[in-house]
Amino acid sequence: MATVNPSSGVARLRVAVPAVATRVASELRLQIAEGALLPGAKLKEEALSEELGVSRNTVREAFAELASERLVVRQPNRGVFVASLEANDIHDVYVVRRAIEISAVRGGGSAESIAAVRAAVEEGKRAAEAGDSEGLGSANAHFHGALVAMAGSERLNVIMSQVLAEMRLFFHKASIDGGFYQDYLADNDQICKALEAGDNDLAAERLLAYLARSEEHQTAVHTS
Amino acid sequence: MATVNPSSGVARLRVAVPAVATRVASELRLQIAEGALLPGAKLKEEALSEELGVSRNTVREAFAELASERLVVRQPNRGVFVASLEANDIHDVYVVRRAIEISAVRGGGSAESIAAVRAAVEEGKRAAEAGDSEGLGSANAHFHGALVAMAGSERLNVIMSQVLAEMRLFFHKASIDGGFYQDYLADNDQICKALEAGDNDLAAERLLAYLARSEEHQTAVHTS
DNA sequence: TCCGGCAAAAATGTTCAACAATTCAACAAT
DNA sequence: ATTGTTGAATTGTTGAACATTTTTGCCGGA
Repeated sequence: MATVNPSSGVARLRVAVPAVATRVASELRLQIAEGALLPGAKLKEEALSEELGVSRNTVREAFAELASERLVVRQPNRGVFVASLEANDIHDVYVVRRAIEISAVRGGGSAESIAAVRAAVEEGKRAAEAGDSEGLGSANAHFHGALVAMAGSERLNVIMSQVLAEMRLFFHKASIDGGFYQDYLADNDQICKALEAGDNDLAAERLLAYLARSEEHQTAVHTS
Repeated sequence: MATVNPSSGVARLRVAVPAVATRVASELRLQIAEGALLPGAKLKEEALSEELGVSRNTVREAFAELASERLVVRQPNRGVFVASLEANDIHDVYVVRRAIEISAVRGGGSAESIAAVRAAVEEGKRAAEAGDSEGLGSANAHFHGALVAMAGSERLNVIMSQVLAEMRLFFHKASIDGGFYQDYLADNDQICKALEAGDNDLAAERLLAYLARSEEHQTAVHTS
């Protein structure tokens, strides 16, 4: 396919032709995020191999990638299943979020990184006006991702993105309540305002309250 | 408490035979931690396959596992190499440590979890008296692992154990200075005392100071 | 000598086919 | 209803093969 002419002196821009395994993982990740693959669903190697037109070994490598992100769980000799979060897991995820997000907010960020937070807030407002509940959830994820990005840490960003991916596992179970998200929007705006004013401690305090309410909401929806 | 799964009533005691790929990953992890495989070293699939008596595909699965832990890095079509941390990475690791450890310490812990912290402090003292610098480093890792374990979060524990594994990558480069560790020992003791007294904020403050000094030390050793 | 390019060699990425080991489902027997 | 047994389905692992990419070593020319 990519028949690069050897004689051309063009700099080889390594346009990440994603390895097949990586692309399979992305495809599965997408289907999980969209809810096409529900928690608890079993992923059979042979079926996927056939469906996606790749070998079993490649599917296997993709599984390893997803397992490391906790999106699927591997049961030895039984197969891999889309992760299904118990109440305990939900609490655990919020423990991680508190650690990471609060730390990032307390540390503050550059003007650009705070601008990114503001952009996510506005994105949420637009989605709310358009009645796009899907977009609202997405904007909310962007907001919290932007908060962590303020720390400028690659590792923290990776951890946060995995946490957000995990949260999508129970997002489509938690039917979106418009009024609830309205509150979140206001919260996000207040947190952002505090950051813009340079009052990181106030922002952290507000974020902590938000996370507490959010956890409460999720566990309530999940245990009912 | 037990992971509720419809069909699994009892945990199988299959501890005897871990999957081959998992064992290969453990073996490599060990060799990296011990310094037998130095940062930057290339891991050739075929050589390892032959040496360990497993197939290339199995080695590949082990690589995927280690890559997810950042112990090795994969360069497409070039191979996998033992991770080599730049100054930037060192800072990044400490950002994560601050987020996680401080959060755990601020949240405090149960009596047992604090006892585990105390045990790690004593372990360090014994190693110091015995002049066992290897044991000193190990005890220090146990201490910080115990701090995070106070939060009782499985995910936080996993993240911390990976961070500690990453730190071993530059530990054997940072030649151990006995006097330096003596200071650390005293710090750990003070942090533990604060926890035992229930003064989590004081413990967090001391931990923060420790982390700042530790980061400074590591970067100094690494850039020289 | 040094340099660019080119062909051969080596290593990785991926596929395919096979087999052992384990789990699962159906069914028979007590 | 519980327990064994059998056979099918699935996973774990291997080995070999091939395409693609990178690396190496060589060669001729400035």
